[in-house]
Amino acid sequence: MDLEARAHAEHPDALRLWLRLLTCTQLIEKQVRTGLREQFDTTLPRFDLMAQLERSPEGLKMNELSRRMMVTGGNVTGITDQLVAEALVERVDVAGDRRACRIRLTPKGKKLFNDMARDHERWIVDAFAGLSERDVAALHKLLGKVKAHSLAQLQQGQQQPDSLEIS
Amino acid sequence: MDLEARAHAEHPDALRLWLRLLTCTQLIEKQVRTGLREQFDTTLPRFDLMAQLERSPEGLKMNELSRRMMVTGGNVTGITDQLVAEALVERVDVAGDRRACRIRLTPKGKKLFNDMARDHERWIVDAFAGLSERDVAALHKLLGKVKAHSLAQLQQGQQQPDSLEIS
DNA sequence: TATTGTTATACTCTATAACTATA
DNA sequence: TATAGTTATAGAGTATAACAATA
Repeated sequence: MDLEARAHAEHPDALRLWLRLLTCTQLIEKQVRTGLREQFDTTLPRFDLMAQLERSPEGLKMNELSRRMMVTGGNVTGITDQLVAEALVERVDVAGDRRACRIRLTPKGKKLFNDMARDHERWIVDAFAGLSERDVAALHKLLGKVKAHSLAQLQQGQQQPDSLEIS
Repeated sequence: MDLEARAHAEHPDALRLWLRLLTCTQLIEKQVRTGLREQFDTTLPRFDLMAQLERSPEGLKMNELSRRMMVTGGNVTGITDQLVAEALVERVDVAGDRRACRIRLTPKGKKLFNDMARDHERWIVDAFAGLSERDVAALHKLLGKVKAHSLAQLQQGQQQPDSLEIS
């Protein structure tokens, strides 16, 4: 029995799939992190926060950012502080609730994000250049099933983070 | 134009695919990390290192581990030190090269890894329970293309990390 | 000189929990 | 009491670079 067959016998297909999924994500993520660091001296969580805001021009509250980024509130405060210090985002009062604030991109932040998004998009398009359009669609659909199932499991449990997705 | 359509128009399919891929991986990874912490008081990199060794009973050299885990050497030393302190792995001299050493699981480490692998496998099978066998195979195949393309790009560049995969 | 592995350092991200201000 | 956000802390993970020993 060769190695491939042994691996197949000893490990369910789901495990092989998971390892491959993890490898793919790590390979692409590493490229993105490197690009963000080298080209823009920034990090993935910072980029992620700005990307969330770019999709909500009216801004997002801290707890909403925390949910979408799937991290706890204290971390969002920290990353927001960095971006505020660089005048890329700003805290805005929320009418009717003096505890809360909305975070939104400044014009400077919007401009920088557009620059970053352009390069980011290129890195990602390159990363999937090995797939046909049909492959991309099929992969997107299959991962949609995985995501839906994972989110359903989570909601049975405790939390209910949203997704990073555009739509 | 609704949100979905606008997102589609403004962002290439590759970007939407990437965000979904990242979300899926993070959702599953979070479950695995939580399980490893709660059930075994350990971390994903520690589990990953032991998983690499489990597939190579004769042990692996540090630079080989570093390559497979896709992290730099200093980190492997640190994780190895932890596992050595708990007698889960051991450093073995390499005949013919007194600079190098092989790392391998101890019997205690093998036993613990088997316990962890059993639970880990269950978490992963659960995570993909929303997919049919056919879906799993299709997803595995599509991700194979992504991985091959990513690795090819990397080899054009500088490094050449291996994969986390079983076969 | 190059390679193997270690050490030292600094930084980012993270979760947790205590805290404040307001609801 | 509950909620929104902040602060403080501790820990894991990472890359980088300088270093020792050996090839």
